[in-house]
Amino acid sequence: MDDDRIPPHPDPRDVTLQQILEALVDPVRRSIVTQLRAASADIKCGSFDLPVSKSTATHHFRVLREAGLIRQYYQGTARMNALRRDEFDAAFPGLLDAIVAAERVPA
Amino acid sequence: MDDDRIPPHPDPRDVTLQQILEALVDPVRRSIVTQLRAASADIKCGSFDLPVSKSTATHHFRVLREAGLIRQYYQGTARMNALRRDEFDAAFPGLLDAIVAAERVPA
DNA sequence: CATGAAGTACGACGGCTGTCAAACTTCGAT
DNA sequence: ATCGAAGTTTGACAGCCGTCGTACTTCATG
Repeated sequence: MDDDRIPPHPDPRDVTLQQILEALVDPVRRSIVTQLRAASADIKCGSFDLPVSKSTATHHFRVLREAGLIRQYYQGTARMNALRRDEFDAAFPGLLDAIVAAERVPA
Repeated sequence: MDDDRIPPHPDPRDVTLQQILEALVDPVRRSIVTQLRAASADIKCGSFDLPVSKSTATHHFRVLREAGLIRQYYQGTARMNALRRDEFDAAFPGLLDAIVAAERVPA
């Protein structure tokens, strides 16, 4: 079941607010979260619409994983990404909703 | 009424989420907001409990002011700070509450 | 097995930002 | 009028972080 190609995922309850804000302050990472929230299924790394190189994207996925925001797993050669919605909401009620809701285009 | 010693305050509705997250990602600035929320009255710059020099504190107050989070005004020589709670909540519902609530000491 | 696809790891580099000290300004009180 | 208290401004510096290219790894498939 465990795929040793993927480093361990932290429990969102062990993540600090500092770590979460540092993760979400980057627009590229917020875009990843937003795309995941809008999608009906998990998304593989290569299928995101991102304005950065592959290696930079890898970096962003790691930051989000270590902040307890996404879960990663392999499916063939594709690395899939899932938003850890419920677990995260339980640890930080309302935070994700408030941020995503605020991601509006300013008038 | 206007005190030209204080630069203009933006309308929170004109502030971007990016700007707000950049403001709140700094622990010193979050501490300022937390102290303001816990207080029953406005607080002058010099009365905050902050681990930085006076000039650095000035910098942090400006960032918070420009992010629409605090209002500053003079009272004698003291520069007072007020949390713009209602205005900010109207522009970004739930955001401040969720962040302050998450500022718990991890078990 | 050889080849290609999908990502990761590793430096390296540039810019931003938090920090401070020092000099300055403004106001109130003596 | 002077002096001190309260902050600001400016300039400098250090460290961090996002970025990229290149090399590497792992797997699936012909």
